Amino acid sequence: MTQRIDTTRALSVGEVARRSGVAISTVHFYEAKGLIEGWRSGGNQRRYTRDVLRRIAVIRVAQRAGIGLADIRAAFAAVPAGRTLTALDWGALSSAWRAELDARIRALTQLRDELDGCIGCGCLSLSDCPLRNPGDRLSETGAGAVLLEPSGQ
Amino acid sequence: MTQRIDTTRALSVGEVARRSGVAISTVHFYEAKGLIEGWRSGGNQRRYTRDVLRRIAVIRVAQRAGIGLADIRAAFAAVPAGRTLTALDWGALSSAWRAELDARIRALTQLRDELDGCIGCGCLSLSDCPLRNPGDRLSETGAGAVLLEPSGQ
DNA sequence: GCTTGACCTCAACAATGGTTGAGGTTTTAT
DNA sequence: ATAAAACCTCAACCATTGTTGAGGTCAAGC
Repeated sequence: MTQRIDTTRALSVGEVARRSGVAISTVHFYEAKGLIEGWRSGGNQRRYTRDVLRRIAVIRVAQRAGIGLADIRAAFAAVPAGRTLTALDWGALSSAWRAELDARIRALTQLRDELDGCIGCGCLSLSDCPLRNPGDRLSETGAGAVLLEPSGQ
Repeated sequence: MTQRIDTTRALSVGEVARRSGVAISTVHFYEAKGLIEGWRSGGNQRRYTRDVLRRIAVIRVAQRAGIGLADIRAAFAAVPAGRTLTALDWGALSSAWRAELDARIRALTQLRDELDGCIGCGCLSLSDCPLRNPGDRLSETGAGAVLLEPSGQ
């Protein structure tokens, strides 16, 4: 075995797939979408540096947070192409996405609370039910918010 | 005007669209998917009873909770076709979906907490980083969980 | 040198949730 | 009676995130 574990060696698409846990077709896809970059061997085969492993890891985490590939790509654009993502880069990316994630959680939590309030009510009135008025569309009616207080309960 | 406001009158597709706040094409689409039902006029135009307004309202709320149309359709299947959704029906549906919603919130919250723990760390180690191990895949490695305790910090 | 595994491209397909447009019909209002 | 508005069907298209397959090439072991 003259071949030591060489951390500077280029990775083939198959190695990237195996080590990042995604399918080869997904690596192709990410490259086509501009999410990762590499070069070609003499025989036109894909070659990557090890930093694509980290990028793919970041992509998958961002996806869990509900970030679309286009947005991930845009966020990556801030990192000089080809450079390895540093802890600092990761901090910036994850902070930005944390805000998105937080907003998503807040929206779902609000929906849950509204659902709790409306289970068993079932009015679903277009103008009065909070479930039908995600933002606050009451003001759009021009008549101002009308809160109906049930007399009992 | 011999036409009073008649709550028993059938609704045309355009009225349904206007009153439910979705596009006409969406009403067509929901009908094609079996989410709503109606009948046809002599001239082959769609006619609906008013209960489709409530159904569409329920569909939109469920979608906000991240429920797919196929699942919504399945849930509706429990309600005798053509019957108006009662408050009781709505209670059953919303309770079921609340659980889904809650699971979704829990998953995102966990991700957020992990993200907080990993911002600035950036290791993203496939075997050690919680962000890379959504469930608990450590056990799948066969070697048992290996927790690396940094000696300092 | 040959076989085999890994790789290449390009197009098509899949699921989800709809929208758009063409070409023709019905309903409604005057 | 007629014009306009609303409606019909069907196919194609949009975005998203990939997967699958056909037909051909590259690289490495024996």
